[in-house]
Amino acid sequence: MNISEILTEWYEIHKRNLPWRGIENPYFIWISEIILQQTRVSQGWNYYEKFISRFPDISALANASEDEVLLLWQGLGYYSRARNLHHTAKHILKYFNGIFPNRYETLIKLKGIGEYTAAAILSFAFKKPFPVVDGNVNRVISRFFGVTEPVDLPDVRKKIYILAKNILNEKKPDIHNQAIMEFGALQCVPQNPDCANCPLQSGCVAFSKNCVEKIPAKKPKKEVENRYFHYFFVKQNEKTFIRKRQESDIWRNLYEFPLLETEKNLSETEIFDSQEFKKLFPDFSKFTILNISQIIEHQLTHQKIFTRFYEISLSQNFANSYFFENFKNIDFAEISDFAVPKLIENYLKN
DNA sequence: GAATCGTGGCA
DNA sequence: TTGCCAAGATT
Repeated sequence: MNISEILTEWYEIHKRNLPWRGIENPYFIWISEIILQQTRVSQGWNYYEKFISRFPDISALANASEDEVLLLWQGLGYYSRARNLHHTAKHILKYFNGIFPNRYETLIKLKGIGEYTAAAILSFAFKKPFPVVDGNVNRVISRFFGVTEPVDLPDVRKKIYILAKNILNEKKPDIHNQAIMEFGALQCVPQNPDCANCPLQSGCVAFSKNCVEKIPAKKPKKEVENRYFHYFFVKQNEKTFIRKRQESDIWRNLYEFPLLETEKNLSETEIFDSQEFKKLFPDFSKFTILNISQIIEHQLTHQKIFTRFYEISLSQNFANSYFFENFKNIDFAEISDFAVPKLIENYLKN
């Protein structure tokens, strides 16, 4: 048996039963692939169910507002995926009459669809012979063929793509692709793989050279940057204030409370004394501190955010024009209608 | 082409 | 506690 046959045989025995498994509708395939980018199955599962339930077809998604799409995406992370998903749904409806493209050259131009996702849609939905190379495939191939260079280097990626293409079963690209990905996810796992019971053991270069744990190699990682946030949960009557993040930064197009960001981790006193604070709240007499939280640490891939939440109450006659021009004034109960970062969602729970 | 974009689970 | 990294794409 060749490697594809071994993987397929293994797959038929060990495959998980997943909501998108066996689906051929390219729209559903697309939704599942975007949700699962850099995301574990267990984390994406419920989001997939929510999405296809609320947006059963491409026009339902295209006709929704971006805010609603982001709200459904809230908590899943990498929010550009949701923005691109929505943008591309509108594009397909407008320019392709709602018909999902089935050519690589067309798919690859759509926002949010890269080489992997295009190949996944083409093979799963249209049975076309394109090899998928995701993190799982990367690991299986680099170990089996003994690729010791860092797999995140462009030249090494090309090399692995060619290897993936060479072993592809062109007659059953859908089964082959799902088999090799599932194999990476369940058998050829990153840490402590069970090589003693692996059907690819005899041909695996990494196993024969006893370097399975060293492959796939990765480039050294950049140090994470520390950031210091000070959020103001402002209460005035039964209302509060939020704004939409529109900068090219984390959490783009999500909502948040009035925010001061500082270079260092300033104390409460230092915040209250700062010019930036006085710009937000010029009249301290109309201002009551209800609660100040501990410093909450929120870890992102390249950043660690240290945040303190200030719960404050404004008297009725506080009417700073700056505030009302820059923030949306909403009822407390309305907060759940807006997509917010997990950091704020967690705070609001308590 | 390197840097950037979230969150959660696990060892 | 910390690091790893997961059905990657964009700029």
